Amino acid sequence: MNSTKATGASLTGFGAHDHTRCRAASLAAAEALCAARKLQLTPVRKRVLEILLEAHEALGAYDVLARLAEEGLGSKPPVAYRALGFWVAQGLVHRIEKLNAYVACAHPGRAHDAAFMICRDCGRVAETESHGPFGQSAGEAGFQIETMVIEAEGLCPKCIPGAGL
Amino acid sequence: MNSTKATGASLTGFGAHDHTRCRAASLAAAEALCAARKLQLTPVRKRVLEILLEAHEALGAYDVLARLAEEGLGSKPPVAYRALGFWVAQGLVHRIEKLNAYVACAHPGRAHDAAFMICRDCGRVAETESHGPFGQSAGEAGFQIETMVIEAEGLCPKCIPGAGL
DNA sequence: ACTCATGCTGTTATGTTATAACATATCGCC
DNA sequence: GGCGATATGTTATAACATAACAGCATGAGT
Ligand SMILES: [Zn+2]
Ligand SMILES: [Zn+2]
Ligand SMILES: [Zn+2]
Ligand SMILES: [Zn+2]
Repeated sequence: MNSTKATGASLTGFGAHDHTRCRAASLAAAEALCAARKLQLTPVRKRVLEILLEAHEALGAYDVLARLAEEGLGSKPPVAYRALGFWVAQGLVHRIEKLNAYVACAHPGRAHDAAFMICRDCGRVAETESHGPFGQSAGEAGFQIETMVIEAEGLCPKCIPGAGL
Repeated sequence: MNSTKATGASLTGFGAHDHTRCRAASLAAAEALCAARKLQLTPVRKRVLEILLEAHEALGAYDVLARLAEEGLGSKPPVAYRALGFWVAQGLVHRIEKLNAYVACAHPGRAHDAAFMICRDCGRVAETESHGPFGQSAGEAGFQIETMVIEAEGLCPKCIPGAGL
């Protein structure tokens, strides 16, 4: 179901923007982060992040793995899952639960809870910041939130019938 | 990973409550809803809803299937997935993306976007109402929301270290 | 009564996503 | 050179999900 298609899709909101610049920025953020936390920016890890940045859309673990394999960097699932897990733990990659897919963070550097808008038609994913969806209810219930999943599915501006196609 | 354990867990918030009554209420809501929409409340469908209500926690599709199989109501994955899909479509069961699991709705009858708090320690799941996590950002982006996934993972009151165990 | 459409269930087979467990490699350090 | 720590390579399997088709019941129309 997941295959290699769109590459020109935008992430931050659904508007167009400068891929090259945002890829470079993310990679720089990754290097800074690894240096600061004394983590190893290994070839596999670096390449996995690049793959997500190049794709600029959500990719399944096996999609990422296929690209690694093409380049001789690993061909077995754990290789991809480990690298993805590493970046998710560092906050530079987010997992989209609804798609079982992974996407490079659109706001690297800043700490944040991410929220996503997923177009069910074209599959593009936009990351925004969350607005604390639980209000007081979590506090009232005595629940201590650690991580959040916030995903909206619907139609992006380009895919709304009658929109400027 | 999903197995047959806790049965006494609460759903609406993390406090205790009357199972028997809430099960009966849900089942009644299901009957009313099927009648109103002219849908068939078949044995498999009814039993699947009952299984979720009895468990009173999130169950994986294969957990549900196992219970159906014990009772001779179907032993192949599609049987469970179809019935679960039916209830999800009707809004009486919610899918928890983070757990790949299904849970009976805690507020049957009312139309709502559900939000969940998932305890990473004991696995209990509490359903609350959402507080519109996207604020204006979706509108600003021109995104038309159809469905939402809102899930918080963390520690429930009973599992917070130093809580009244 | 017959036939047809519809909707649900049964079943086979397969596809997709994810992890456990263990082996090997690498590097800094003592 | 031995050792712990970290990362990768590999095997095998677990866990989750659906496509596709066959069969059966029900109910409407004729
Ligand atoms: Zn982000
Ligand atoms: Zn779209
Ligand atoms: Zn609900
Ligand atoms: Zn708990």
